[in-house]
Amino acid sequence: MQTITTFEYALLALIAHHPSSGYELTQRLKKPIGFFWTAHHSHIYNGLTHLEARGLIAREVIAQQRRPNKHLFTITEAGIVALRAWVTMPLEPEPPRSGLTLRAYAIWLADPQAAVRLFRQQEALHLAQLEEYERLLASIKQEHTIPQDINLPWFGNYATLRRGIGAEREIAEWCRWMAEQFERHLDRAGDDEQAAQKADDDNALMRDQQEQRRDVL
Amino acid sequence: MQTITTFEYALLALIAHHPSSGYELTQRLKKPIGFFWTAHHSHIYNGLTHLEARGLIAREVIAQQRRPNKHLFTITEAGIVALRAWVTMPLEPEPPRSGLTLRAYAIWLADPQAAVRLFRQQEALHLAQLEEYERLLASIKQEHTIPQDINLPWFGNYATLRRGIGAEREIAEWCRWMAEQFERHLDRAGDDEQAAQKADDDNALMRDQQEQRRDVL
DNA sequence: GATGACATGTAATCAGTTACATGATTAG
DNA sequence: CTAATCATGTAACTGATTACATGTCATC
Repeated sequence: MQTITTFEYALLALIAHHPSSGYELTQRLKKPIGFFWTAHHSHIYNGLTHLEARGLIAREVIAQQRRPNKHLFTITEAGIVALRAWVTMPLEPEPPRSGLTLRAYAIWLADPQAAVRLFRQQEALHLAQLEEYERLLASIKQEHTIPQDINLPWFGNYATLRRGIGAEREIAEWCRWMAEQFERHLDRAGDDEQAAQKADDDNALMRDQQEQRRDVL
Repeated sequence: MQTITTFEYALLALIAHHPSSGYELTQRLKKPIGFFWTAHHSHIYNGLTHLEARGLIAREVIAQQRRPNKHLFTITEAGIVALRAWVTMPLEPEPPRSGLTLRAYAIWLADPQAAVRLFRQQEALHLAQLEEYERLLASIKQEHTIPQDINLPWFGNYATLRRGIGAEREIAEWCRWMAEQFERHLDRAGDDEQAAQKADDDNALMRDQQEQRRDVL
């Protein structure tokens, strides 16, 4: 017995928001779901076929002149029941998979300058993403009176955006910290060459102690 | 030409820290790398075979009486060169995949009580993980004088732990916030039962919302 | 006598990406 | 005439999990 995958529930959730074709889902899977789940169109069409076979969505072929026919999918009663049951099912921890953190683990091998470049680049990337989320949050705050109402579909957008903002802010901050570690290293190497050694060692030590205290945070 | 996968670099990085057998790597992939990359033993043995074929690690079979033979892998010169080059290569953003955030997106369908249960459970899970990271951080702080030395392998442990702590704190906080949204909702429902006057208004509101919900479906 | 640690592998399957395949319409 | 958007699918492949397979020793 084939089970429904997490990705297929993602499709179901999107269709529950409002009926869509495979093509439209391909677009919609970029925002806002794309922030935490992505897929290629081929994967989407397969998922739709599977959900249809399980009776969780219904297909309606809409003839279009001037355009290829559109297959519009609507969630069925069985689909709503399945989605509602799934959405609060206990969730076991997911295996993490972060290439960036893996790099950090092996970064001691790297040229410090290259390390700074990597983490500053990543910081910029995540700050840009953060800004985009914040812009989107501002725009949904205009459309809806914010806080509650948990029972309305748009609450999902709000909740996921909050998550995205927190996560991006946190990772950008960590990237900045990483870059700074290597910049400090480069600073010290530069100072050594200019022969202000003793004083600098003292300063470095003081600085280190202060950061040590901050590290404990 | 077969390329080296991110996972295989993870193995390389572990072996660069110190030589290990496949069995040992299976254990080591739980801590600390397991916090951001996991693998099953079968996957590990395949990866090792591949890395060996590419000349990035070398195998030494150690005969053991009373135990099956152990295959100890050591990183080669070529392996160090490859790892060092990879570690600062520009990294394109990785497709996110978060089942929990997906649930949040569809949570408007759920029974509020079930939603609270889900997010409180997740909060507890992430707080427990946070505590574990903090304990580990405390223990590596005892072994090593903290801040610098970016060039020593243990810096990787420190950096990844910082990342883990930040990430877990952030997600636990978000789970708490989510749970509170639904608790607030339940509180209001509870008041309804005890106070007849407000109840009329709130029920009218609920009815409106339910009608709205059917429309969107 | 059962469970769990030690120890290494192969085979089957599943999830997801990339490549292949087709074809009309619209805007530059 | 070139590229982008609309529109849907299949096939091949890769990355990762699960199941199969084997066997010893130590501890409860």
